[in-house]
Amino acid sequence: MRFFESEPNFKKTYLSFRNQKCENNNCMIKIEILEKYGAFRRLYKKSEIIFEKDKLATHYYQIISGSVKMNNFNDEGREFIQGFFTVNQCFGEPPLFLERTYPANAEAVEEAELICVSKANFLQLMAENPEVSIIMIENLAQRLHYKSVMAAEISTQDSEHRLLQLFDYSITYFNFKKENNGFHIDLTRQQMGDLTGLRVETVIRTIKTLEKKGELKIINRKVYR
Amino acid sequence: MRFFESEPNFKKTYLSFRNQKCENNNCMIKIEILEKYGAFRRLYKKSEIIFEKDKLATHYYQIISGSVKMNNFNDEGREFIQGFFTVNQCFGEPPLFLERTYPANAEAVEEAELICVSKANFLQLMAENPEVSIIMIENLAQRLHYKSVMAAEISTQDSEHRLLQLFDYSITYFNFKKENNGFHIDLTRQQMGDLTGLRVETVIRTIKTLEKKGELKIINRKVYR
DNA sequence: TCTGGTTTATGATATAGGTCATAAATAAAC
DNA sequence: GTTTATTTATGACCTATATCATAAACCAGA
Repeated sequence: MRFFESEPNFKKTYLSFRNQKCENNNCMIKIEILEKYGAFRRLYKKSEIIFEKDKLATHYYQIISGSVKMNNFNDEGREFIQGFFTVNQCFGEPPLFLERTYPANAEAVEEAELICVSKANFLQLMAENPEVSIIMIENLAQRLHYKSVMAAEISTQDSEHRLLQLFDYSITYFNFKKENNGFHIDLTRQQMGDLTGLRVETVIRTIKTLEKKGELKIINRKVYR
Repeated sequence: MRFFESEPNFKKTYLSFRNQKCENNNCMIKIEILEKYGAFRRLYKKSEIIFEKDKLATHYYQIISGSVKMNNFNDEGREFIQGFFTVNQCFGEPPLFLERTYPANAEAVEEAELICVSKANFLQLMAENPEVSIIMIENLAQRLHYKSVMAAEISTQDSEHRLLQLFDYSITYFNFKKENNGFHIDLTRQQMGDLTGLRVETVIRTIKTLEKKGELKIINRKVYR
């Protein structure tokens, strides 16, 4: 699994990521606050399931270390990745607020430590800490924005657009590093496909076309934009 | 334009809709509060643009009467409908919280009266009225949930699934009325296509197949599920 | 009741992306 | 260093949906 963990100076990269995110007011909830409301930590192994689609939401989850993806599988077993989440981000809250079931599964991409708060405690936390609401609103707004942008692209049926949109959004959202050749899109071809609803082969062929058109660079199999 | 306005006892339907929504804690902001923060009303004609994609967000918008859709157009002029919004709902807030531009346009589906609050005033309102935050969170969570469900479907490339998912989600989200033959999906074939990223012809053919399979009924051109 | 516009409908054909098979290059595990 | 698994890659072929053309049914307004 690539994504973040293979990054050599991951910690350093991450810190600048957090700072940028904080400037954008997109932080998670402070650990100290969570601990006041009975938070507990749990370690998930790589590929371990955190929660499953169609189950009721029981906890609030925030990432201490590692990374997580939310995904769906259709009848033929084909995966669709709703999104990746990494250190300090939270995921899976909407059903907590809606008394609804999860629209997707959550799975550890690599070993991940999560801090969890029970639903009841979490709702109490929200009620008693108005400043947390603002953080939550910005967080949800951010994710809704991503979904809106991608929904319009995915619907178009045009593989080039889908991928370029994913890349451009990923650059800011996942904070990929700027290198000499441009931003390094640190996703496997398979992940690109699962995020856009395209097959691996189509991704491979499309990014080659995009390279010919000068929209991106492929150096040593790595994609730069 | 069909959607809501053609409904004979629209007002009555709407009221039950509101009540249900309120039980689900999915209300908008009270008019009285908005008026404390310099809200003004404005009438939009049918098809009039409320805001445009890629523009900065300047106001909070909430619907007094009528209905609104958010949409995108791709390079070939093909429309994708992000969603419909109707009385008492708000739309277009995410960019207000993110200092970001709109991911889509907003357009009046039918004549609509909106109540608007400037961005600065709105942020002040949010800061001074913590109870409004909860409403906003539930509202955003709801929309994020819809997008997650539809994203997974749209990505599958399977027209039958896409449409059934839209119908089932619409039944609860738009609160379509239950009649003798089932829930009446009060959308035109074109709207179904624009919401799922399919072409009209494909929608027409697919729902006929679904009828044969017993997944829905088509009576007098109307779709029931 | 006529008229123009929208919505629904159907057939013929094209094509983008999927599917399947196969393999080289690379990375991970032992 | 060797083995195994993953990732990238390419070709041949297929299929679902788009596209284009055409028209009937319906509705709204004059």
